[in-house]
Amino acid sequence: MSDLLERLRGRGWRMTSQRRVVAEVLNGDHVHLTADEVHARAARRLPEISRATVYNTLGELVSLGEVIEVSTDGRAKRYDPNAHHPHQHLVCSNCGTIRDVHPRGNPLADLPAEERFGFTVSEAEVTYRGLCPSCA
Amino acid sequence: MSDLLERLRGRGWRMTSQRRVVAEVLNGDHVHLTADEVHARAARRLPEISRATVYNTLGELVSLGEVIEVSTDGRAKRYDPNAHHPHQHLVCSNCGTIRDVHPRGNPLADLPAEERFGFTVSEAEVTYRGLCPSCA
DNA sequence: ATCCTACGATGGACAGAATCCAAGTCAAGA
DNA sequence: TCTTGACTTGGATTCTGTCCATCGTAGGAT
Ligand SMILES: [Mn+2]
Ligand SMILES: [Mn+2]
Ligand SMILES: [Zn+2]
Ligand SMILES: [Zn+2]
Repeated sequence: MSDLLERLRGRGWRMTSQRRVVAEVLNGDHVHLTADEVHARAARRLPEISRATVYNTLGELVSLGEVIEVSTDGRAKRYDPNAHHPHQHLVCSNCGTIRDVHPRGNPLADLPAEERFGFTVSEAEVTYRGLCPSCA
Repeated sequence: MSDLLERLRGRGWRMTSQRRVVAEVLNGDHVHLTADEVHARAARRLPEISRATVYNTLGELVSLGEVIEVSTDGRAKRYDPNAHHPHQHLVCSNCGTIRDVHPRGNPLADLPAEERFGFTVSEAEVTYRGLCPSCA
């Protein structure tokens, strides 16, 4: 995720150890951490980092379009660094595991004009639910 | 929604004025109220009803499959009495208005087997977002 | 290398949503 | 009418997230 750090620098971000650590924590595939999980992992490398800073940094990353906010349950939002490849989510109803999935076709196309009620529809977010192999 | 009251009686529910009022508030089309909104409306008819009872009753209705929990934003969950006709939701990104919509086809069918990672997928929840006519 | 300062970090207070709990109440069967 | 366990209540508690005054520092200016 050093591309991310480069891009952020290019956007005029002041590079601090806190921001660097948050960006490092959000690295990998199928990463969907809550703010508190990000904070816990960041604190392993930088013990004094505050929750407020983690929330601030995550909020900025979302504004910049580098991270996506995902709320699959009614609980804490999750932060998803896979922001540049559109995808949907498959969630285990039992243990909460989340996987990125790529349904076929464009979900938007399935909503007929007469079901749009005059809205300008721009996005469709799909959450598939079921039991993961370990929970089945 | 007196069918609902009948069904609940049939399920062995003790019928209290609080439960009756909550069920009455959840009556109509495109109803997607938060627990606090339900409480406020219930309290107009039954001033001393408590928030705890509203939460309890809504939780029971959800367990019984009579009401669906919807969380379209990261805020309060909304409670949807339209539980017996499968549908999806169209949400205004600006004002939050919610409409029931019926996309064509079965959303589940768009997820190929090789994108299911061994999950037993049972449900697909779609949230369409855009601007409503008043906000556009 | 040092100085400046605006931007960022901090922790604690605060707010919103939801759950928990001990004590009191009452629906409905006996 | 009596009895009892299910239901209700208000307040405390938890969880998630935001706000704010103050302090610290990244990085440009000198
Ligand atoms: Mn994802
Ligand atoms: Mn609905
Ligand atoms: Zn699972
Ligand atoms: Zn609107």
